[in-house]
Amino acid sequence: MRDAEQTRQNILTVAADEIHQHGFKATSLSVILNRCEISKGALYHHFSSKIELGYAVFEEIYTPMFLNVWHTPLDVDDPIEGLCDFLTAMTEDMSCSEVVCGCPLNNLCEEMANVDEGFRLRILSMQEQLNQLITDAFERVSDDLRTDLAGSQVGYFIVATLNGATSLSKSSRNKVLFQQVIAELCLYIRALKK
Amino acid sequence: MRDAEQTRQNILTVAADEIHQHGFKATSLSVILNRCEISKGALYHHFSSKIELGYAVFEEIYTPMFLNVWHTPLDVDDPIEGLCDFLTAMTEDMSCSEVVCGCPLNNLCEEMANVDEGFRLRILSMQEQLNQLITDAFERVSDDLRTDLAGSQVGYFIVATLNGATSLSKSSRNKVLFQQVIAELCLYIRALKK
DNA sequence: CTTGCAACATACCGATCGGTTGGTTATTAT
DNA sequence: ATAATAACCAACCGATCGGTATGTTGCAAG
Repeated sequence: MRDAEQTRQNILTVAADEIHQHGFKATSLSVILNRCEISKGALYHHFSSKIELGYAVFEEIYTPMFLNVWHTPLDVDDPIEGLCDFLTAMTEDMSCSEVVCGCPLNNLCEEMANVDEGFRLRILSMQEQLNQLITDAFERVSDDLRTDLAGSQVGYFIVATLNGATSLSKSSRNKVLFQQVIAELCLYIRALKK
Repeated sequence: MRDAEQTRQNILTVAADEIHQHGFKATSLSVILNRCEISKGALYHHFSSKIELGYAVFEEIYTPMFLNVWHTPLDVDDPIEGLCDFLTAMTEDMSCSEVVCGCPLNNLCEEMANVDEGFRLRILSMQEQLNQLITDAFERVSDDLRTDLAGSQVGYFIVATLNGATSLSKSSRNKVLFQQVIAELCLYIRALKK
């Protein structure tokens, strides 16, 4: 037909961008409709409600994006250096929209985790997967690491600090504070080695 | 008259609670009016707009609360231990509303910093003051600390991690992840000593 | 060629939002 | 006592929200 799948993907992409920019609640369906140049009937043909659209964005856009982004620096011989290089590169490559809008996962966590159970569980699962990626990578090279480390605790610590760093860049509207926190985080990560 | 100041304070207190629970945008003026048992005219007699009410809540409720909370653990002989004790106590004393609703400052930062300049500057100022409190306290005992530390970088790192930790507790709906991150943060903080 | 259904479009709905208007009540100064 | 004004109330406003009911279009199978 008129390529229903293309329409659906277009909605998801635009919705992902709007949610990233304005949060879920403040995202207006009518704005999505305008940007996609479709009618409300079209949107509700593909998604049964706003929140179902939100779930689809999370699962089909954000989740694969995140897993892909984090796999790359951790799937190397030295995940410690891989992670530090990755984080440092982030401070340099960070686009304006990332400085201002923050991390989609963290944003949704702040906004929706305490309001909607469906979002909360999806976010929690994503955070656990992220933590697993880190702990698995560190476990692989555990011979090079200190023996007093508490596995998953370290992983969550890194994730938490990174989230807090993006938060700081939002209020300062520049990368400086973000860079400082990441620099300190890299010091911490490298100190995990023996 | 009918104690205008009392009315004003009542509005501020209720608004602070609503904003903490639901965020600024999702906070409904009509809910505040119902809880305060006043009319819309009364509210608009004291505050010219919703956002001005928000600013007032930030300045008159959140700011003094924060400064007070952070001064206590840092104004002691050993701010390193004071801070660690404070953070550890947080993990134990944390009320349900704090687990679920997070930190008011961090919440507003996530929600409003990239949307409203007035909020952004107030939040940034608060974060800078917080960082200053920490760096001043650490500076006082710099003889006991490592010599390779980058002053404000450490302060922002601590603030960022704490914010990230509250974020994790939101999605997990319990204290465990929060406690893990704080435990690791305390390890980091104590390692600042010589 | 037609029938059927997926893929859309249009118009409308009730609810709620922040904000305004015009008036009333209470307190204070003269 | 009265005038002035601060403090407050009730009713209403336009705009926007997510969602729905009904109609139209296009493609594919029979």
